[in-house]
Amino acid sequence: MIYSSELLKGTLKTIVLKLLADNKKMYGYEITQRVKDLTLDKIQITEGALYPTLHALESDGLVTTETEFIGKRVRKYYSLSPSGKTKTKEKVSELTDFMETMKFLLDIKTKSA
Amino acid sequence: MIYSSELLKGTLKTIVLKLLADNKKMYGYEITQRVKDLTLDKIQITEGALYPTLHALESDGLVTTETEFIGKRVRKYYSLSPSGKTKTKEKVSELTDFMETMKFLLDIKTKSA
DNA sequence: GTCAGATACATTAGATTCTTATGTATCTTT
DNA sequence: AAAGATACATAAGAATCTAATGTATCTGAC
Repeated sequence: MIYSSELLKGTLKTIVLKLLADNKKMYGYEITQRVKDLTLDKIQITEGALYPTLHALESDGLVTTETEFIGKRVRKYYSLSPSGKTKTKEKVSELTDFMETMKFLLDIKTKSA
Repeated sequence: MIYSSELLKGTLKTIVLKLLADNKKMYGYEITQRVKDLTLDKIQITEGALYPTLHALESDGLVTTETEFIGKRVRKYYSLSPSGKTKTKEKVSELTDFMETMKFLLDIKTKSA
């Protein structure tokens, strides 16, 4: 099953930040593949969604970049800045909390008055 | 804590469908208050988001409506249609599955190669 | 050696889905 | 009588994604 696309909305930034927190530095394409692998193809981050998100994180000062050449091809690595690390903790705990709330909502069976 | 608004995106339709599945029939304002109560004010559904969603569910044939008068004020009740009940199960299980996947992603600590 | 598919960056038009603001009207409580 | 709650609705704008497109390089199979 591939999730209907609207579910990803609002979680992409958090996913990217969390991956960077766990892996020190990653490049864009690597992020798409890592998420694809970790989720058994259930979540596919498209490049059209990812690159603008990475650029936004950069312009917000949450990540820093360094460019590396692999042969003639460029590879752009992203790392968390100090404020990015703080932000990551906030976003991850907010999303975790949100999911607990949602799980509660979706488990209710009775008509509470 | 009130969740940052983007988290709700993609989940509103599922929340509404699930509430209707549990409560047979509900009206719009009631839905906003129920969600507010059940989530201890963490999730606030705005009317600008809710009413268009309800109208979309109706035009997709997932819900039916009946109008009732409370004094001179109109109240519009929504109920799941048969296809709405099927859709609700799909959406709830999809969202549950998605949250499991997200929880897994957010729990990873190691650099898996 | 060439061709397909993978790697790797990026942008853009359009769709979707929300927020914020606004509008109308009635009911309730102080 | 006024404020706040109840109850519907729409619309402009923001945010965030998809799908399409573009460029270029590398790798493996044939």
